[in-house]
Amino acid sequence: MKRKISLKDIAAKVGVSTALVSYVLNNKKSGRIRVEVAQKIKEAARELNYRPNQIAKSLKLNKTYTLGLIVADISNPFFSTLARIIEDEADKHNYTVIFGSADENAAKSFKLINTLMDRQVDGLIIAPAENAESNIKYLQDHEMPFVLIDRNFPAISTNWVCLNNFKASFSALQHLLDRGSKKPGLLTYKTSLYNISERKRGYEIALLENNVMFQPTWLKEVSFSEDMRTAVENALDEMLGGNSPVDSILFSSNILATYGLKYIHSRDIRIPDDLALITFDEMDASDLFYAPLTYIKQPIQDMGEIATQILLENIDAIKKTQQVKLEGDLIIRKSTEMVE
Amino acid sequence: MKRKISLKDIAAKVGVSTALVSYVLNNKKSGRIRVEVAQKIKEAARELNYRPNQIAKSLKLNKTYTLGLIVADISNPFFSTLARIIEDEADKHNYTVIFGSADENAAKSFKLINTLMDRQVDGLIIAPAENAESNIKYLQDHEMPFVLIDRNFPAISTNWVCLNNFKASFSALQHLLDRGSKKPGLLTYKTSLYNISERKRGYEIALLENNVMFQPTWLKEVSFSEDMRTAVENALDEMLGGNSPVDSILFSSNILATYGLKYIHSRDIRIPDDLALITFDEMDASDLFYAPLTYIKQPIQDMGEIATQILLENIDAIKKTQQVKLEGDLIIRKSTEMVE
DNA sequence: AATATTTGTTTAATCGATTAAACACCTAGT
DNA sequence: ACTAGGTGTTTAATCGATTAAACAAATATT
Repeated sequence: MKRKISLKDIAAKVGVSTALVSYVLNNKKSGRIRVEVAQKIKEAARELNYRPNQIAKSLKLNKTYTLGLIVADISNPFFSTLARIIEDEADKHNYTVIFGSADENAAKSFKLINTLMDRQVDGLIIAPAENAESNIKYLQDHEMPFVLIDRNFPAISTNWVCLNNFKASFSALQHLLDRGSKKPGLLTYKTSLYNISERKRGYEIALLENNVMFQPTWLKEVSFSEDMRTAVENALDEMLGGNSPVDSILFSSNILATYGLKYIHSRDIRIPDDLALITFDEMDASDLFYAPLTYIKQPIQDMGEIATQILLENIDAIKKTQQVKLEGDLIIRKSTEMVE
Repeated sequence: MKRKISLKDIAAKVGVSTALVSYVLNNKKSGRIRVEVAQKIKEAARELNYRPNQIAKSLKLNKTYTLGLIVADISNPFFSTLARIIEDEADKHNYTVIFGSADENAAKSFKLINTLMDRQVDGLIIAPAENAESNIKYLQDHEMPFVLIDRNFPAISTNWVCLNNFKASFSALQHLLDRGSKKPGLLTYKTSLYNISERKRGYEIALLENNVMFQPTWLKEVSFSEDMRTAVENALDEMLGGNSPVDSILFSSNILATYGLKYIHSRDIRIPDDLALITFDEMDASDLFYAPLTYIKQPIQDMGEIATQILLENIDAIKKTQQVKLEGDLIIRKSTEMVE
């Protein structure tokens, strides 16, 4: 790589010290610099096509204008959409984004946190993995500004921006029951992640409040580690088989829904006649499925923007922690149009 | 943010110079350092939980172990999948990735290139926008290592890793014709991007070689700037209307396919009976559409890995340019099972 | 015993910026 | 004429690392 133009080069060309060049190009000491010298310096900078070395600047100023983004998997549409929103919001404030995928793994997440902190990111936006409480503690110990997104830990006081998962899930269930489902199922993750457990709680409370006797086979949890596709298929087999098969399913994530829908499709189960469906998150497939899917729309734009804004506020000054719970929106479509 | 532990702190604690600490922690001068001192230094580093400041290291060594990734839109599944693959490959070599979305806009791309270069990235992986030749020139002038991905400029000699777009498109058309399509259409972008024009050429040559008289209404091009959804809908209306409506369509990208499919779905056109379909790129929807879609599978894993490897090779040493054309794979499914 | 070599460590320059403090030189006030 | 203040610029320290070169002390060589 070619050596880049530095302050020194400009200084040499004009015949002044680097200090003066720095002052001029940063508009400091504006009153005190001879106009013609300032002119010359600016001209030289333009001619040489000077671009400040941000690494040097970062070192001196102890500020990198870089945000770290840690999600489960950047190739998951939910997270890549979020990444795009965060990128745009960060760019508005002249920040760039470094990202990493932690694969729902707290150890990998910790490694990423360290990698990003070693690079002196000014702050972090994190969709934390299960059991990542110690990571959070670590960040707090180091007074590193950060915001949790999508998931939070209720026992730890941090900044976070999350969906009202309980309510979203509750509303979805209420809708299913209102539409005549007698045996609604929930396919979700086996995890202690709070957002996911809130989705489960929404399901359970909705059944309770509607006096529906819950059957264990209606609720299936698949874990992150195993072969997800097979796990989903087995779970669905159990939900749909036995002596009390479900007549509707709420999928707890876009990933689960994708695997689930493919399997349901292959098994020739009719939607919504044999089975009503609701998914968390919109997917391209939501529109393309023969029965357009009822889904819980997450306010992902707000989520990304607010998280970034909170983070930037916390970078600029110490703020009291902010916790934002956003409401989802149930978009009702064909997959829950049951005929009794 | 808390002040971080530096070499100085360790040096002070052990009572030696920072130079010695650096030598020990980097295993330099291994023969010459007293074992017990080395021991003490390592211990102190561990106790203090020392983590080297990568910014300082980068400045000194003129190397950041950072790659820049510029794509059209990180929220596009094609690019986010690519991003994930590149992330993993980069991580294997201890690099991290900064990304930016250029929205198919050469000016924005140029701005991003500069932002990333100011941050001293060691190299760039770029899916270039239309008319970005000057950007490429700029990179070459600055001897910045880079690899183009997904798209390239035939007139410029650069590293690139791309699909054999011509062949992929040609094969898709051949398949449609073999299956009895008499009036195959192509929905593509209005752009000079080489990869896209190659897809068009594949279409045209396939028709030619099969002695099919081409009708102008069969080929529609929508531009990036306008409202894509409406543009696609209008294009499809024209392709499917008039006095020579198409009986099959090849979609030139996942984005076009997504809009297109939604519209086709809404218009109740039966696939494959009324219309056969092939898409570039697999989508979740490919499986979930009532007629699973025949699609051109891009070797995206290879694409990401190879691009990253070429880039890393070029960062480590000056290499001669490498140009890799990968073959697509036509995955044949229900959407092209026409009955005559 | 005098010199050469090895061993173990420190000094100091450097990367490319920023910025407080120092320093000449000029002008104005008394 | 002498001092105080203002103007315009440079000097030098600093951020946190790396590393060539210097150096002192111990050991080996003749």
